[in-house]
Amino acid sequence: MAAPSIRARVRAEMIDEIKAVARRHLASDGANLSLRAVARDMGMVSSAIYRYFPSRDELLTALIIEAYDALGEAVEAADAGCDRLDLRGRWHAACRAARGWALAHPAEYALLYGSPVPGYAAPDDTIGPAQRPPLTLMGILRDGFDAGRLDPPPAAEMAGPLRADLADLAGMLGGELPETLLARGMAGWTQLFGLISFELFGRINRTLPHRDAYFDHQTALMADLIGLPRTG
Amino acid sequence: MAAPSIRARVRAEMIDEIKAVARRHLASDGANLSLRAVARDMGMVSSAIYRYFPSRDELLTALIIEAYDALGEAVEAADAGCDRLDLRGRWHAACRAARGWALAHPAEYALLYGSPVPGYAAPDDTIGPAQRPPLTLMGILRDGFDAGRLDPPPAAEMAGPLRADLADLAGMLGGELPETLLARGMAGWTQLFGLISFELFGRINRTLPHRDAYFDHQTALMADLIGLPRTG
DNA sequence: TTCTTTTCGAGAGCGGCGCTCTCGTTCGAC
DNA sequence: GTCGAACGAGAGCGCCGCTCTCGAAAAGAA
Repeated sequence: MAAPSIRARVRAEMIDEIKAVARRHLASDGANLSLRAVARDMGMVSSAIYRYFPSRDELLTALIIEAYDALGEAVEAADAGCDRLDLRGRWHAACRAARGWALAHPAEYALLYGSPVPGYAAPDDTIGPAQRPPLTLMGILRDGFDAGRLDPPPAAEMAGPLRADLADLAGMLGGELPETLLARGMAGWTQLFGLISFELFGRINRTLPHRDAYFDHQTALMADLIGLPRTG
Repeated sequence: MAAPSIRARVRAEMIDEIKAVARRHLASDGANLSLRAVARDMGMVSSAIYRYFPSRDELLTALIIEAYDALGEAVEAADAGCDRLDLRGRWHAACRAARGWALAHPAEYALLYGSPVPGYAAPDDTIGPAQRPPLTLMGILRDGFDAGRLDPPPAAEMAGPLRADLADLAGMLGGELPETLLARGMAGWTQLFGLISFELFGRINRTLPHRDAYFDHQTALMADLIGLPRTG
């Protein structure tokens, strides 16, 4: 394992090149990726691809994982670039980063968050990377609560079983996060996904030309709902 | 035009049957509808389908329009079944109806709100039916504001161009609806879409078993954000 | 160095796809 | 009763994912 053999190295490069070409095809032709077209672009015959990926779905899975990681990294980097206590600034930065990545990589975003491909079941390798964006957002809430800058909403109205579910979810975040606060955060994440999807899938283009302002206003509404203080 | 000829009648029946079979295939096999499979199910050869639909996309468009109308009707009916002044009840009923229809017709929902098919551009026939669910939700806000039961949030922070966009949008609703209120309603609609999509596309199954309670809590949060009064 | 094993790409081929074209048939409109 | 339009069947085109086989080349063992 110390010295990766030449054969292993060239094989890894081959895999990377296949993924790169596939990503290009994804960006230009949309979601229905054609193995044969990728092979053609590489000057290979289609069956040769199967030396590197056992099926088209496996290739798609590899692209999905990399896309999740790219999105997650963009969101985490934006969040990390803010003052830890500027909760609202972190929220907006993370949301804008997610939208920016999605607008820059629409086909990959559609691959991640669009309708699932019929026969395709996302393997377990994807769930970790898939959770990076929401975990980043919820981390802002956790930090805010830990710092005493975020008041938890009253827990009165939340049903017991739901509270237990959310408590389990909060356990994954490390710190202490009240269930009612987590629920508001999830509302924000859910709405963020909806915002980006609506914009990307062409549902608000006609009616709302000022998309940046709309986006910021909408994410600010959710920041209000969560209770993120207006000044860092 | 008075008496539809027999030929026209049997042709219409044929079209309906093709759509019915296609819907069945959509429900069982997912989004990648196969014209040939539909033809097989009808005891026809594939080329015969082209007597009734010029292309697979046209068949999909017909299914999409019908699905939009079915969803819209479900939402409108749920809303209509409530006391006009029970704004919060109407909101919850409409949201639950949308979710119920989506859970009952997941493949059709994916067709409507999933990632757009690469080559496929939604024709103008679809935009009317597509607006029925959000128009129903915004109608609740308009009624509430008209009745004086909904206080508009302060308009101070909203940028001018965005306010103009939203004013145009509000014009489509007939009554008077402040832009800030409409923005909150749109946030609710956006989050509703995200909620349903996350649930349908399997993103919260593991972590949140009590889905009904979660859904109701999340829609209630948005009702709070909008300012819908808690008692009808 | 020689021999064996593994890896790799090419090629043919299978069934399925959307779609087109042609060719008889059938059936309604005149 | 005749004519023309509508119709379904069939063959075929180029595409797809995927499998199998075969020869070349490279890597490891003798």
